[in-house]
Amino acid sequence: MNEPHTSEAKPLDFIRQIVARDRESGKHPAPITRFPPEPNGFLHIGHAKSICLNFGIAGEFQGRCHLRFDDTNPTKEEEAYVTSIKEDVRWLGFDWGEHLYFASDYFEQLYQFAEQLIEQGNAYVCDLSAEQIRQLRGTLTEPGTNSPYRDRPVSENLDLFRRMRAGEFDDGSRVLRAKIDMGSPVVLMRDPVLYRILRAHHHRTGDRWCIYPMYDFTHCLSDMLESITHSLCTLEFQDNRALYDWVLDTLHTPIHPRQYEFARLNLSYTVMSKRKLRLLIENGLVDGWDDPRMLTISGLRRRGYTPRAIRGFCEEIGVGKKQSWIDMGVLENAVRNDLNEHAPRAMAVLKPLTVIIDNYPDDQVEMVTAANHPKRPELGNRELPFSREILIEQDDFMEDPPAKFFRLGPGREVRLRYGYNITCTGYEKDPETGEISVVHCTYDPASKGGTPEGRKVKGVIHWLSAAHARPCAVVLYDRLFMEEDPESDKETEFTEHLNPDSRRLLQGCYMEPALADLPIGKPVQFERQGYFCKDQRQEDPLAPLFNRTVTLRDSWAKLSQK
RNA sequence: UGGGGCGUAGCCAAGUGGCUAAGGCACCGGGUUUUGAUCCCGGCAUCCGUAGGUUCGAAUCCUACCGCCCCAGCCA
Repeated sequence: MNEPHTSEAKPLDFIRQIVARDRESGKHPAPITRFPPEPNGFLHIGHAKSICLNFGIAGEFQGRCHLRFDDTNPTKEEEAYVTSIKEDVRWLGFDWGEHLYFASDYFEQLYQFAEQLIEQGNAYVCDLSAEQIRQLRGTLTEPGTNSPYRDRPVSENLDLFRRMRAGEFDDGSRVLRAKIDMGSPVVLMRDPVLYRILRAHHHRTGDRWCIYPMYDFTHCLSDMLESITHSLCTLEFQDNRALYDWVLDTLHTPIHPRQYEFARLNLSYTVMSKRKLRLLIENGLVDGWDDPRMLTISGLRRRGYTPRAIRGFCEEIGVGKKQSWIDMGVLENAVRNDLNEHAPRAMAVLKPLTVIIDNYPDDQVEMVTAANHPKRPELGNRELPFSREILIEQDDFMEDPPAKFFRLGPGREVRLRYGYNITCTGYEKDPETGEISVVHCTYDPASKGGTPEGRKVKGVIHWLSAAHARPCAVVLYDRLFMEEDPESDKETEFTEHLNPDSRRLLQGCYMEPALADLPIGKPVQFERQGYFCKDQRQEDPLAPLFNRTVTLRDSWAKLSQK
């Protein structure tokens, strides 16, 4: 990670400007940030933005970034999510070193701070029910009403709170509240709940506690205990900052981290909230958190996205305070950019059509040399078998092609990538189905190294020697939703906008032999088609399954639409 | 009718009183090309939510208005 520079570099976003200013003023020579996920689901692309921001700043400014699990609600959190989150952050390329923390490790200290608040007269035990508290809270335009328990003496509050901890009261029967201002225009400041009684098994503290601290009380103190300098969160927490500061100010903590808010990531053609992602899973609309159509980190990984592509995407979209909608195309473009540079090329035929080269010797097989990457010779070459009968893509032949179609058709000549030029001499149809079954061609022996001088052949198509091709299967993924904003219409459930063609399984595909040894997850470009990788699930050992990460840009598809 | 934020091209996003308003994506032209890919070149806001005002000079300062987002969980 590099130092952010002053001249001619990318301009700093507003948070990095603050960090830079704090460093220059000597206030914080090295920033300490944190990524604070709640372990209640898998990480998604929106989290990646936050991860890249927090860890990115730490790297660029020689600070550090903590990974802290915000695990204060045992009813929703699980160890399995802790595991997956750690894996995903690491996979994205970030390292928290020794700095792995859990808010639950602070429970005892947090409890002591709560007692301090009580002793100072800044918190009280309230016996109102959740419903009563809600009623007395007021509305956005009307102030709230003081709880009848608001003026309990300190000694009684302390006694009650200790008994809450000791388990003497039922769940929900009492809470600890901050004594702030029921008339505050900021609803959050109307004596917010700090602790609730909850008998739930916690994934780390087990049954040691039956009271659990709330987010607003926990987060600021956790930041303080870890000496966080810049506490970065999303826009919807802007109001919470008042409470964040109130807790630290009232407790007179020696350290007071500052909270800054940035806009969360919204992407078109998808949903981002964990709640909705979970709904898709629970209703069987996708296969799980790592379904390649999901924009979870694990889904993207399985789909073939690389950490570099995701980081590049996060860098490209920037960080600001304006609620923004990034087009899905920007994400897709980010993988294309990365994979174009790094993925080796190979050939595969997804919908095969047999071509017989009539003037090629029946029993002959020769090897042709193909580059693994057109711009990176250091990635080497491979040898491909060529023979009389080959397989091409059905889409690369038309009986009656328009002039702009640069591929095969009666009488037309094309170049076989890395092979020969062939000219179509005829074709056969299946008498039953009427589908084209075989295309006949002749090849030009003089065209092996390239199209001979003076002749211009515009079209280049991919192919496979029929006798040498190996079977494979491919899953073509497309956007999960058909609507740009699946959540826009309040009347319709977002799941009704699911794209029925978001996943298409293609069987009976063929690939070049060397692909049999390609490791799972390693990206490869199928020339002229897109980027693919072997799926982690391989049920048929004789026909590996590939996931399509993203298509290549296709200006012909665009043209032919017109 | 409360509070907190935000408004620069189709989408992001620089700009923090003074040359013709960065850059990216998308889009449109053209060139190169054994991937209709990549790459390269060119085009793309007389204008910065609107209306006034301050100033020699404003997207940048002031005023008013308009629009959008968030907040009434014992979720985070």
